[in-house]
Amino acid sequence: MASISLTFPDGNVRDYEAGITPAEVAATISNSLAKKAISAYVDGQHWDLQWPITQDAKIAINTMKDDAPANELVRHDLAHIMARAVQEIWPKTQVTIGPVIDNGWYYDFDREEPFTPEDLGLIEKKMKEIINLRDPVRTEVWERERALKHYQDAGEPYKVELIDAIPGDEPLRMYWHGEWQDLCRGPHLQHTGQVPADAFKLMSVAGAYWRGDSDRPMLQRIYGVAFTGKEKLKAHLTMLEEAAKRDHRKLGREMDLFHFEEVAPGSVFWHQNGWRMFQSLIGYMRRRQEAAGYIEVNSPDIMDRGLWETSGHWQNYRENMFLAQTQDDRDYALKPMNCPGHMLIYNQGIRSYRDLPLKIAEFGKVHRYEPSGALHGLLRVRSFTQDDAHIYCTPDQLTEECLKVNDLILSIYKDFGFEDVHIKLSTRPDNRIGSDESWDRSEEALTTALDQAGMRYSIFEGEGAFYGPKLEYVLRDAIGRDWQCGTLQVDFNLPERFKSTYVSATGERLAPVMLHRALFGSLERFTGILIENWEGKLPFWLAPQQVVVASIVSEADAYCEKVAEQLRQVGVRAKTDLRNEKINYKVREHSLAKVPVILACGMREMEENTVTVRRLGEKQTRVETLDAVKSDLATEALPPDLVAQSLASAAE
RNA sequence: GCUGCUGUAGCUCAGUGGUAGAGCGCACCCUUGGUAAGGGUGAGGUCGGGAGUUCAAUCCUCCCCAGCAGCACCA
Repeated sequence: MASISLTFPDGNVRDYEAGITPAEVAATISNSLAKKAISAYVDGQHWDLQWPITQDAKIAINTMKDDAPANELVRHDLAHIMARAVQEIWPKTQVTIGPVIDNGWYYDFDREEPFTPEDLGLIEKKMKEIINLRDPVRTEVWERERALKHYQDAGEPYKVELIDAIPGDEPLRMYWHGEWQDLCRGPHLQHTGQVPADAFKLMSVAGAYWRGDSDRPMLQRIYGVAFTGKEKLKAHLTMLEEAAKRDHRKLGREMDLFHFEEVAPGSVFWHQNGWRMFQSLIGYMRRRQEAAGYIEVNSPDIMDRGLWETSGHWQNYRENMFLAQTQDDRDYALKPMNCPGHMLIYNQGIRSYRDLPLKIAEFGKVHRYEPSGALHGLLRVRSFTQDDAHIYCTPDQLTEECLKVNDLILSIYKDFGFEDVHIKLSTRPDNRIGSDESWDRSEEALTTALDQAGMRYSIFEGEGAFYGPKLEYVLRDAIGRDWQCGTLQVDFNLPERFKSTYVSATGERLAPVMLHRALFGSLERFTGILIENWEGKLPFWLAPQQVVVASIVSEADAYCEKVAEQLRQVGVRAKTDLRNEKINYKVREHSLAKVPVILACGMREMEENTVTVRRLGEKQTRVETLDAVKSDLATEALPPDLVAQSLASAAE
């Protein structure tokens, strides 16, 4: 019998017979380890305790204390246990797939009757019964024909299709949880009783297309969350509650920022408060872009069909466009993108290589007929404002311009506290315009720029726009959620379609290269992200209502007016609250509305020319002179770019 | 768009085959109170829209619209 050497994490090497399983290895180390073992890493691969090891390898035995493998096993076993429970309760249900996901798992079923919330309770109960049975888990490798026949006989066509999709040289592995069998690559625990019965919860049921394809049948997906212990489950559920509190749709109402109406699904009614925030963002971006050499323009919202035919949108994007009918027998469309308008501006007059790079920016409001199911508050709307710009440059300038955009994006995100940014590169889709050669050049320009900037990125094959590849900037918020915001796209197609040219140094007419870029992406979405990121507690410069001066007694009303007026004169958005209400009531109301600073004034403050300052989220108050508060708040009201500027001028 | 669920006062939500209720908010009155809800009185609803069943529909059925969760799509 051949022997193999296994290297343990502490560097120890032991020899074993080839074919030994991790369970047996653990037993040679100690009884307690053998009992506690749940799986192993063999050369870094997650390995079932029952799988034989046939060659020299590094091995590490996992226990429930090793979070990553333990979570994976618990969640994966629960997926099987749930599928078994469902088939025990409703035997005609067909099973499909059930992978582990962040914090839990899901399993997709095909069943005539929809699952109800009450059904989830039934399933959970049955799952706990199965866990208590401590049914053994065992595994076998099957021949493809046997597996196919098994599932054909069992009336499980989805499994048959899955097997057909597995490459022919891969072994097919079966797992049993008790008598219940599933095709699965493993690994799994040793018996169902190893799954903590009190650390999982079925969360929801929703539709999901078979294999993610909207042309295939809609299955029913049940989601569950699971952890290795009750406390961790509780912590997760608490976190979900916290996340729900940040919902920008709820905060938008509470802070009186915006609302939606049935008459305009997916379009925002901005209220005074929300619009101030929106305008603050535009003001900030406008200054940053001017400093970076952009010019700002404005192009029409409704343009003739012919323009969209030239740009290719009519052919490639029409199902997403709002069309406008008029009495003059012309077809118009609301712009879904700003680029064609900018092409027309570029094409005015004759451009010289001396004009390039030309950076045309617009806060353009675009309309896109998004699928109804996609709409989601401010995060996914049908009309939105892009901080859009198009950079026209020579091929030689392309990489440098990409780098500049990259720098600008990162610097801007940093001003909002977003430093954890990752990049997705999406390459040519099936439905596209332009030659393969121009796609090659576009994709290469982006990767070169990213490499030069030393950025990490992941590639998404086939997910680019129809006119060019794109970079998407995804930022991570305060509670770890990812949001896609900025985008940078290379486009060799539009300049060609619009016959745009510039005169080179040698007098030739050449086609410029074009970059599309948006940094916030959509002002609406970015606003929503900021609300959620800060849970509505916006930084002072962005807060729509920065200060409320609240009277404690009505004799101080005039003083409150004076305080508010003086603050307004130094650029602070301050208003008074002189209502006949107690100070407690006013404090509560403005705190709920997330006003960052409440200045309370009674007789004492009036006589001493002071204010009592209460900052949002703080319990204690401070008495300060009016002059001090005025200068502090005036400074705090400066947007981050102007702070940097005033620091720089102070240093001179 | 697809699957499921939901739609009752400005908001959050009860409720019923015989045309509706609470709390908050709002208006008015009393109260001038020192940092997260002082008290009283009152106004406010074609029960998302349309059709059907019924003596009678907010409630049952069907269609439409909108919202929510997920999928698909996407800034």
